[in-house]
Parts: sequence; structure tokens; C-alpha cells
Amino acid sequence: MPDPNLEPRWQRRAGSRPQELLEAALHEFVTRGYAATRLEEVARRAGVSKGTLYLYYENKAELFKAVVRHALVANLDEAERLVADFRGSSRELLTRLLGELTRRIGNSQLSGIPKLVIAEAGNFPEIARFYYDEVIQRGRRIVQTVLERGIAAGEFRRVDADHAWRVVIAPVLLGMLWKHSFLACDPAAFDQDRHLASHVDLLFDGLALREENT
Amino acid sequence: MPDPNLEPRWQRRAGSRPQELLEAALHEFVTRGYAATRLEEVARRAGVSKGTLYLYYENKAELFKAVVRHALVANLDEAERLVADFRGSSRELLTRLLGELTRRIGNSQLSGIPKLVIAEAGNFPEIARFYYDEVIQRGRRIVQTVLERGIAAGEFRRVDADHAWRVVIAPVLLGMLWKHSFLACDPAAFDQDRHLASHVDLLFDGLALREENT
Amino acid sequence: MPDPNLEPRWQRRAGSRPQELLEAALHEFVTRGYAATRLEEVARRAGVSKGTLYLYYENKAELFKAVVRHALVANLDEAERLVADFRGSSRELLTRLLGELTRRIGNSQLSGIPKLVIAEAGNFPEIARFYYDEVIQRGRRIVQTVLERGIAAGEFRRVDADHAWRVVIAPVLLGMLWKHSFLACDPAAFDQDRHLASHVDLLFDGLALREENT
Amino acid sequence: MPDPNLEPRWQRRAGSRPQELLEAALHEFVTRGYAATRLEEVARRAGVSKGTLYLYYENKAELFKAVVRHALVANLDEAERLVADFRGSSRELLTRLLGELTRRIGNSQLSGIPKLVIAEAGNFPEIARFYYDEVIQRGRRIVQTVLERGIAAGEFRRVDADHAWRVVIAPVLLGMLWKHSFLACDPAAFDQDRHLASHVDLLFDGLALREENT
DNA sequence: TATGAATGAGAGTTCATTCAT
DNA sequence: TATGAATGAACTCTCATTCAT
Repeated sequence: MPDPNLEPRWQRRAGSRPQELLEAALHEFVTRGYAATRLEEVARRAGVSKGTLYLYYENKAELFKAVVRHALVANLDEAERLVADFRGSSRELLTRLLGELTRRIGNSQLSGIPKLVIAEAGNFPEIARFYYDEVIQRGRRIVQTVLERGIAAGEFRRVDADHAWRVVIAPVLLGMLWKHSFLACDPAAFDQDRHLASHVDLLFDGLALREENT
Repeated sequence: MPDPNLEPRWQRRAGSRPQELLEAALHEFVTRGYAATRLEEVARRAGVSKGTLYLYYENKAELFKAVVRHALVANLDEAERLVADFRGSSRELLTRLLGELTRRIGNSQLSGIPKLVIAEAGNFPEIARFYYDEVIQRGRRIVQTVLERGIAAGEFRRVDADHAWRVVIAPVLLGMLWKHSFLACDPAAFDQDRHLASHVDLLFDGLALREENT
Repeated sequence: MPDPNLEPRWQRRAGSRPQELLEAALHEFVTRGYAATRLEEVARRAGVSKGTLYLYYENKAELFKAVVRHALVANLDEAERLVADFRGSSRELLTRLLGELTRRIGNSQLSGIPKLVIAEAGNFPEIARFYYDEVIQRGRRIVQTVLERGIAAGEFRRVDADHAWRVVIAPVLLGMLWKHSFLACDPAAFDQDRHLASHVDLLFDGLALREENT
Repeated sequence: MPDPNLEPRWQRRAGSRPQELLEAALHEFVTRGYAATRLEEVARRAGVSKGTLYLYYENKAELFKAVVRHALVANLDEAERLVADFRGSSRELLTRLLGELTRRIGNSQLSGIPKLVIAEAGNFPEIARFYYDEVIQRGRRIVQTVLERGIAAGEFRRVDADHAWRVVIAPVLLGMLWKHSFLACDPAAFDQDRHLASHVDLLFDGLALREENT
């Protein structure tokens, strides 16, 4: 029985433990992939023993799911708020949205999540389902809302919103994947800002030259 | 005296074996990912024993590399020929290119390769390098050539070809990834043709409404 | 609630484990040889699972080296001390030395080590090197020291100490090898004591009959 | 059906095939040990396919036994003849015997056989038995015969022939083992001739200094 | 006889998971 | 809660052996 008068040799903020574990796990999953991530390494990175992981997460798969869940949901909330509250043109809104996405996710560790989910969707139908429902569908709704807003305002062409949302998102996503897969091969390191600029430019004005642009 | 009605335990077919092994391996790698692919399963799918794999490929990693190499090189040759020989507008050419890409790769097993490479690039620098040099760079050059052709002909706006190529490609790539990761979650099965149509539409004419379209 | 009468599935005993593993491994290596030793068998003999071996030794080869190292070093220290401290004739010293060697190594499991090392030296240059430096060279120095001591004292003939040491040691070594290789074939079980007696007799007095022996 | 008028593309001396196989196998067994010897390597060395081995030897163990049998028997015949026919002193005879042993076996590949047999005796009781009966016992009888001849002639001391034979042989054997196990570690390459000289010197005249030698 | 593609049992090794402490 | 020693299933890879040609 421990003497309650003794100072504990160390104090662990039990509250923040799961957070630390998730961060360590995110790092490992993102850099190595699901299968190649060893729980021992996650534990070491979190400064914890292997057994301790199991006090918080039932097994590797649950840890993986928790990482994915934890990583993105907050950002979607933010994005939905942005769209709901925005005052200004739809072009500005969409530009802002893509910019935030790049800034908050593309530039952080979180950009590795799509790669992870894409890679493991086949082995984790549950993850695929969750990601589809909670991330993709919400993201799709956000984009579609903006497209419809722009069309209604006479700013945007009457595009097929059921399919266009994917086209709108695609370059941002590719940027994220690129960063985690080919950065090391890329002699002129990938420039996210110019990639975004190019994306926005093409997205709004297209490739085709028109009379008034002559 | 062997009963001639009995199936022979195995057949010698050194000629066609490597091809069959690559196809079986492609299937397994694409559906399960590198790590989760069991060589025994690849062997079974090829109708061969585990040991036979090792007569043709030194180990799992070499088999993986062979699969990726084998899968793509022929198609890039084709694409380069198309661009070189095409007579017609650049818009037609680019539309044709994206269509062929979707038809030949997007609709076949090969569409799984990008997913594979993206997922495993971190663990297989050699594969990443090969894919970067032999697939991405060649693909990039093809797209850039077409963009420059269109700009020179006064068909396309003067976009930044150094970055635009990625934006141009992104939706096609996303379509491939989607097919292998979220098809099962998608209630209204993903329609590649309409995705492509939406892509082409936005790519050339952009989102923004203009005077002459009013 | 676990039944307190049930044996626990395993016990924590990190302290004594390495020792137990080395003993089990020594037994298996000695009786079967390096290649024919199954790690599963070593583990079973040590009352441990296969995986546990890998907590202590990186792989089979490292375990092998640890076995050889562990087995011999202590005994060489002892022998060097004996020679340094001995008061008495050189004949007595050499006789004592050979006797101790037979008693401490020849009569224990350790006698299997030379057989092992001889058999595997070609496949384990590192082991050969270690054994040569740490066992053979030290052994050689010990014997040469005694020979020179005897010559200086006028007890021994002026033999060529650079080569004689091997001749002096050879019968003891052969005795060890014999025990592990041909004991089962030997109807009149090999008698180490009489072998040693014969060795000592011949070593000091030779085969040739001389005048004073007539 | 082959046309008997056609020259065969090559001619294989079926008669000498087993000989070639045994030589290749001896080399591989001696340099790598039994377990580490791959039959494919033996076949390649003999210029033959793997399957062909099985036309001559039922399996690896039988090949191994054949190698051992083949290697030594002829030399024992020779040695027995030498002893039976020798005219001269027993000292000369024994010296000659040890010299021939060194020259014919110690200096050839055959010197690897004892190492092999010692290493594998535990795993091949049949080999151990054969070697014990056909090599060791015959060798022992030869040596004992010479010892008894010398004693009877008043040349040798009345040593215990039941044990002395092993002591007499030991240094020669050690020389063979040395060559195959530690030669690579030995900076001043092992000199078989001087080893033999030292052996003979000690064997006949012993270590102890006596009056008449003063 | 000779070949060498094919086999498949069996080994070493890894690592998610458990559990006595 | 926290630990980390221990487990054992599952995997990759090897190679002696077989057999259709």
C-alpha cells in the first residue's frame, strides 16, 4: 500500500495520455503505414510502455481508427462553420476553403491520413465506412453547398454538383499524397502555395482561352 | 504405371509462368496492400506452390517491384505515341488523352498501382524512385507538351505549366484511388464516365461564369 | 477470478533466464551441431517459448556465439592463475594442468565446445577468430610458459616450444572429441583417466626404451 | 527416337560419373559442413544437374556416406600393406607411417573427412558406426601392431597399447582439424612438416630430460 | 540417362497481445 | 495505472526431393 504522504516519483497527467498516444501513433502510421508500424515504436515515442497502450486502446486496429477519427473531425467542424458564417462572394469562399484546407491539413502531419485511409480501406472496411461517412460525405456536402451558393448567386456556371465536388477537391488531395510519397524524389521540393495558386486559377477560369481574355 | 487419366501433379510451363505470377500478385497487392499480401495466396491464385514463386522472383520485394514495372511501362509508350502523332485541336488531344487513361488504366486492375505506390513509397524508396522517374516524369512531360501545344496555338490560356500538369491529372488519379478504396461504401456506384465528363468540363471552361455565357 | 491452484502460465525471471537459455542451447548445439539445432527445441529445453529466445539473443548465430564465449572464459582464467601461483616441479605442474583440463572440461558438457567450434569455424569466421584469440592463443601461452619453465629448470629437454604445445595438447583434445562423437560406438566405454595416464606417461618419457630403463 | 547415326552432341563417361560426383561432394562437405552443403552446389561443381545426383545416390545422407567411405578405405589398405611388408626398425616404421599419413591425407582434401565425421557423428549414427569400424578400428590395429612389434623387439617401452594408440595418433589428427578450422586465423601459416617433426621427437623421446642426455 | 521446373515441409524470425507484478 | 517479460500464431524463405519431359 503506497504511503499517501510520499511524493509520487513522477506525476502523469492521465488526462493527456490518450492525446500523446494518438500523436505518437499518427506519426508512426503516417511515416510507415499501418502494417509496418510497430506498437513498440509508438509506445517508445509516447514515452510509455507497450502494455500501457492496451489500457487505452483495445488493439492496433482500434488505435488506428482512433487516430483517424481524432485527426480530422475538428477541422471539418471548423470548415462547416466557415461556410455557414461567410459573408462575401462564393469565389472568395471557395478560395478561402481550399486555402484553409492546405494550411491546416496539407501543412501538418494530418495530411498523411488520406494516404493511410486510401491504402488500408480494403483491409479495414470499418475505417473506410467511417471515413466515407464522417469525412468524405461531410466534405462533399461542404463543397456542394458552396457550389450551389455560387450558382444561385450567378457567380458560377451550372456545373453538375454531384460530380464536380470531386474534381474540385482532387488537386488538394493529390498535394497531400504527393508530400508523403514523392517528396524525397522531387529535386525542386514541391511548393504547396504555387500548387494551390495553379489549382485555383484553373478551377475558376479553366484552360480554354476566350474572347474577352484575348 | 501411371494412370493416364490422372491429372499430372504439375505442369512445366516456364514460358508463361512469370506473366501468370505477376497477374496473381497484382491482384493480391492491389486488394490487400503490400504487407497484408501473403505469398501463399499469390501462389494459390497462380495455381502454383509457394516455392515456385522463388524460382522467378528473389523475394517479396522483388516481386512487388516487378509487378509495378510490368504494369505501366507499355501504357506510357502508347500515350507518348498518341501525343506525337495527333492531328487536331489541343482540346481534342487532351480530352482524348484523359479518356484513354481512364479507359485503359482506370477500368483495369492497373488502376490499383497508383494506390499501391502511394501507400508503399515510404517503405520502398526504390519503387518510389522508379515510379517517379518512369511514370510521373514521363506523364508530366506528356501533359506539359500538350499544354504548351495548346498555348502556342492560341487555344489555351497561358497557365503555369510547371504546376498545372498536376492539377490536370489530379481528378483522373483520384478516380483510380476512389475505385479501390471507397467503391464498396458508395451507394450510387462511382460513374467513371460522368466523373471524366465533369473533369473535362471544369478543366476547360472553369467554374466562373462569364459574360458570353450569360 | 483465477484459480490460485493453477500454475501461472509463465514466470518472470529475467535474472536467471540468460543462464538457463545458454545451458539449454549448449546442450542442443553440442549434441546436434549448429545447423541441426532447432531453436524451438532449445526453447522447450529451457522451459520457454520460442519467441522468448529473441528477447535475449538477436538470432541463432548470436546465441551460438554467446554459448561459446560463456562456456570457456572462466576456465582459462583459472588455468592462468594455476600456472602463475604453482610451487613445485614443472612436471607436476603440467600433469596438474592436464588433469584439471580433463576434470573441468573433459568431464562436463563443455567438452562439446571444441567439437562445435571445429565443425563450424568455416561458417562462422567470427567464432573462429574469437576462439583462436581467446582460447587457443591463451591456451598456447599457458603451455609454452610451462614448457619454458621446465626447460629453464633443467627438467625438460630443449623442445621446440613453438610447435610442441600443440603436440602436448592434442591427446586431451582428442579425448574431448572422442567423447562426443564415438562414445556410442565404443563397446568398452572410453576411460578418460586411463587415457590421461597414458598421455602423461608418453609425454614425459616417450616411447623409446633407454639404457637406464632396461 | 534418336537417330543412332547422329553423333551424340556430347559423350559422357558414365563410368566415371560417380567419381566426379564424390569429388565435388567431398569438396563441398569439407568446406561447408554437411548441413550447409547444398546439393545444387555439388551438382554445379560436378557439371551436372541436380536431378542427376539422384540417379546415383538415393539422398543427401547416402551421398555423404559414400563420400566418407570412398575417401579413406584405399589409404588404409596401403597402410596395412606397409606395416606387413616393412623391414627395418619399429621406430623407422612408425615414423614412416605418420609421415605417409600426413602426406597422403593431411595434405589433401581428405584431411577434411575427420572434421566432417566428428561434427556429424551425433546426427549420423550409421556414419559414426562405419567410421568407427572401418577407419578407427583398422587404424588402431595398425598402430597397436607397430607398438607391439617395437616392444617385442626391445625398442619401445612397455606402454599400455590399449590407450597409447590414441595418444600416438592425436597430434596428426589435430593437424588435420587445424588446417580446416583455424588456418585462416593463423598468421604464420601452420607448418605441417615441423609439426610432424615435433610430434615424432616428443613421441619417441618424451619431454623429460635424462641423465644420458645431459 | 539427364534435365530442371515444381513441390512442400520445415526452419528462423517478428510482433500484436497477455498478464504477473 | 503502469510495466515489460513472455507468448505463440503467422509469416517469409530455403532446399532436399520428385517427376514430366
